Amino acid sequence: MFALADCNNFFASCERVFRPELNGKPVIVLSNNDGCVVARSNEAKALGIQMGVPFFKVRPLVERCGVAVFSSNFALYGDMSHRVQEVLSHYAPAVEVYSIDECFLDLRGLEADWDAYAKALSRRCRRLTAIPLSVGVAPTKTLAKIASKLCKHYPKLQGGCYLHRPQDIEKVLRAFPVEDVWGIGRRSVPKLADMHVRTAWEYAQLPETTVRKIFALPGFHTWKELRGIPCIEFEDWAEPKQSICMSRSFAHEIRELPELLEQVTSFAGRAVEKLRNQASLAGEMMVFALTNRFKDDQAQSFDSQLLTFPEATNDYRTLVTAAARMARSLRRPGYAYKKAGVVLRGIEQVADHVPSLFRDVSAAEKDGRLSRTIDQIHQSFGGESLLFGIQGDGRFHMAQEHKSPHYTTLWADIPHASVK
DNA sequence: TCTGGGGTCCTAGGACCC
DNA sequence: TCTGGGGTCCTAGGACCC
Repeated sequence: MFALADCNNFFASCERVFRPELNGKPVIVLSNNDGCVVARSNEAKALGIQMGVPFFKVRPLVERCGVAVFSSNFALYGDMSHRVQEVLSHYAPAVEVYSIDECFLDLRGLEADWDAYAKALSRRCRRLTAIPLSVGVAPTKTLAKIASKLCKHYPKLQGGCYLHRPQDIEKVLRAFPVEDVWGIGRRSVPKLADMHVRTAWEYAQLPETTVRKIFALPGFHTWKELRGIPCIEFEDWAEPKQSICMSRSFAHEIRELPELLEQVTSFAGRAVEKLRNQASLAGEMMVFALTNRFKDDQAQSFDSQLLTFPEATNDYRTLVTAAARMARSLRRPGYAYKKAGVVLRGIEQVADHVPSLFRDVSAAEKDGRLSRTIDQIHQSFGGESLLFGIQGDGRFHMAQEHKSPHYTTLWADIPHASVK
C-alpha cells in the first residue's frame, strides 16, 4: 500500500494557524506580485472564486463578501511544510516529498488497519501543526491520490480513506471525472471527449493498445495504476535539480537599463545560492526578459540570451557578471519589461566534475574562497547582507500588499501572547 | 490599474557515426 | 529506372505536475 498525505487548502490553512479568528471564514492567498488566486479556503471556493483567476477579476466579490486576502509568504509555508513532514516521518519508514503540500508514504510490506491509520495520521497532524490533512491509502500512488481527494469531499471520512476492495475502487472510479486523475492533463480532455471517456473508470476500460498509441507512456502508466498495478516509482531520494530558474514579474514595468540590471543580477545571485545548496555547477546560463503580453497596444518582445561557460561553475562573481552582460545586450530601448529571469542549465555535481587541464588553478581557488565566504555571511546575516553593487538592494520589485508576518522564521515576527 | 513560478519526462526529428 | 542498415546523441516542443 501507498499513502498520499495532502494538506487541505495549504497556503490558506497556514495563514489561519496564526489567525484563528479566520476559521470558518473565506480566505484566499495570491501568487507572487499579488497576481492570481493560488489557494482558497472551502468558504472561498463556495463563493465561486476559481483557482488561478487574476485577483483584479474577483476583487469586487472579495470586498463585498469580506474575504481575507494574503500575499504569498513562502517563508511561512516552507516552515509549516517541514513541520508536517516531521509528523509524517513518524508514521512510515519512507516519505517522498512530492510538493510543498503533499507527501507519499511507502507502506509496502507493512500491515495495519489502514483506515484507522489514515484517520489517526490526519488527527495527529492537525493536533501538532494545526494543518488539516487528507490521507488516502491504496495499492497504487494514483489510487491513493484519488482516495485523499475523497477525504476532502466527504467530511464523514474524518481525513482518512482506505481504498482497496475491487468493488469499492470500481464504484469510486465510475463517479470520478477523468480529468481529475493524476497524470491526465487539460490537453487530453478533448481527445478523451471524442472517445466518450468521461470517468476514470471508462479510461481504465480502454484497450491497452489505444492507450499506448494516444496517450503514450505516461498515459499508459496512469492506466495501469488505475487498474491497481503500481508502476510509478516511489522516490524518497531527491535528485539534484537539472535546471534552476529564478524569475519574477515586476510590480511596475521596467524601461531603464540600471533597474533591469539590478533585478536580473539579483535573480542570478539567488539562482547561484540554489545551485551551491545542491553542490552543483552550471554549464550554461540563460537570461530572458519579456514585455506585458496582456497589453496589445504595446510593442511586444520576448528576448533571451544563452551563454555556455568554458568550464561549468558555481562562482558568484562569474555568474552574476555573466547575467549582467547578457541583460545589457538583450535589453532594447523603448520596451517596457514586465518580467525577467535567469535559468541555469547543464548542471553537474561538484563531486563529478573533471576540471579543465588548462584552468588557472590559483585564480579558481581564490574565486572558490570568495564564494564560500559569501555563503557564510549569507547564512549568518541573511541573503541581503552582502551583495554586489550592481544588485542594488537585492530585493525583487514585487507587489505584496497583503503579506502576513514571518511568524515562525523571524524573531521579530513571533506572535505575542498576553495573559489577563 | 491589475494576469505566478518552478520543475520533470517523453517523443520526434535531425545530425552524425561506421 | 535505381541509392543500406544500424546505431547514438542532441534539441525543441509538448504535456504534465504542484
